[in-house]
Amino acid sequence: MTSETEIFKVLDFISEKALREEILEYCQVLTFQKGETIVREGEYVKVLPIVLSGHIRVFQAKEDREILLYYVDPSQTCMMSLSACFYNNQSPSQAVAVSETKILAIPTRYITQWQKKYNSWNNFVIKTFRNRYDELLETFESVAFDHIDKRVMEYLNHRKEKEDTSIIKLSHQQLAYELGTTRVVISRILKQFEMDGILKLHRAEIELL
Amino acid sequence: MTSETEIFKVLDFISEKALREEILEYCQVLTFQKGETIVREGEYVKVLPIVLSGHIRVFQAKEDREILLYYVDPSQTCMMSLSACFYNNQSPSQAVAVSETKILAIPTRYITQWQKKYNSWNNFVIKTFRNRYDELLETFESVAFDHIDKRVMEYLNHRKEKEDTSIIKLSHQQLAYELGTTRVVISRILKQFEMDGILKLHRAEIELL
DNA sequence: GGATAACGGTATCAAAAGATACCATTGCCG
DNA sequence: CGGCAATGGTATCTTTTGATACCGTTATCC
Repeated sequence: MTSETEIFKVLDFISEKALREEILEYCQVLTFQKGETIVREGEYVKVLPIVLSGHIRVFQAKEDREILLYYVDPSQTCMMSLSACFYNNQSPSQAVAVSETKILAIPTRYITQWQKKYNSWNNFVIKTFRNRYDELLETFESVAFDHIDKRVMEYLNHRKEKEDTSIIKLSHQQLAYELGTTRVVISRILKQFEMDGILKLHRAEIELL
Repeated sequence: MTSETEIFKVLDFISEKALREEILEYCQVLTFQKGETIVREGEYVKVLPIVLSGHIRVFQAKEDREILLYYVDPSQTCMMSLSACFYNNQSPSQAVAVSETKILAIPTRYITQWQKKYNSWNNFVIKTFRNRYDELLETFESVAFDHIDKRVMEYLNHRKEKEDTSIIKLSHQQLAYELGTTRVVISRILKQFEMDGILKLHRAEIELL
């Protein structure tokens, strides 16, 4: 999985040969186990991680609550890191590996260098900023204006689309963490949905009808 | 205010002579009156507005509620527009002139062109993305985790710092719009703060003690 | 097989926020 | 000067969400 060809099979947007060579020369492939923390809140960011395989969950935490910001999937990078590394800043949020995850670790000094030298890299940076911003804005909107029941439905439908399955493997507690609320609230709402015939509850599993 | 020298007095970060010339050749200065809408939600974005004088308020609205995203002050630009114009997208939020506002309107086709040609322009674009993202994240955090009373205090202190005065000119309704809640809720909280001796209420004016 | 942890159903109570309504005051405009 | 809009004080009621507590079930691990 970490051979040259495999790396650029995932990072197929990197077209320049010279950039590929620089990547092989200066970057490292790191592996994180499921549940391992990749970036801590307040930590200084020294490398930009691009996901090669697996998934990273980026979230904000406060006391015993947490709320999902987004997932980083293969060929994507973490907005926090990108933002933080431009000015050698601290990360405002946490990142944890959802499953075993391999990342390409790019030392921050190359980010801006490559932006000037390589078109595809500049596009990648801009696209990341853009997409993550839009995503955050969408989440913001739903947190600011919507009730939790609607947010639960939206979250489940989003998962359904993304994973192309009606059965979402997820405990009530996990769902509470995703949306920034508590388990009891989620159980209550899901039960109501089940009574309305919208879904069926199984152990650590939600079946959309 | 719209003479060449005045423009680049505000946009002093633009160092390249060639870029200054391109700006003068291809861009227009537009004036908006107080309260005038600059960008509507869902509208396609064709120019990137950089504020020369005055202030723009960018917010999201839903039914009779609205919530502040950020202000655009002189020498800054609107994140929405920047994001939207990269892919010829619709604006996800609205922008209104707070006071008489002059902007430099840059046709979107130059944004990426200049990014490659001019260092200072690329920095401007990146810095805008970065700062707006961090700002949004901060607002998101407070909406997700904090109660309204705390958000009211934070908003007022922020204004106090920014404007360097203890007297904030603001009606309860306006404050409700900034924070995405209703007038009655704000009046209730402010009254409580006044009873606690934290501030003093005047008509359309809040005095921090 | 028994301890233990994860999962989740549910009841009760409290707090936060929103909805509505009504009225008094102030400022402005014709 | 009279009307009208903006401002804001306040009371009442409801809804939403959160906090706590308790218990039964299921899975997992020695």
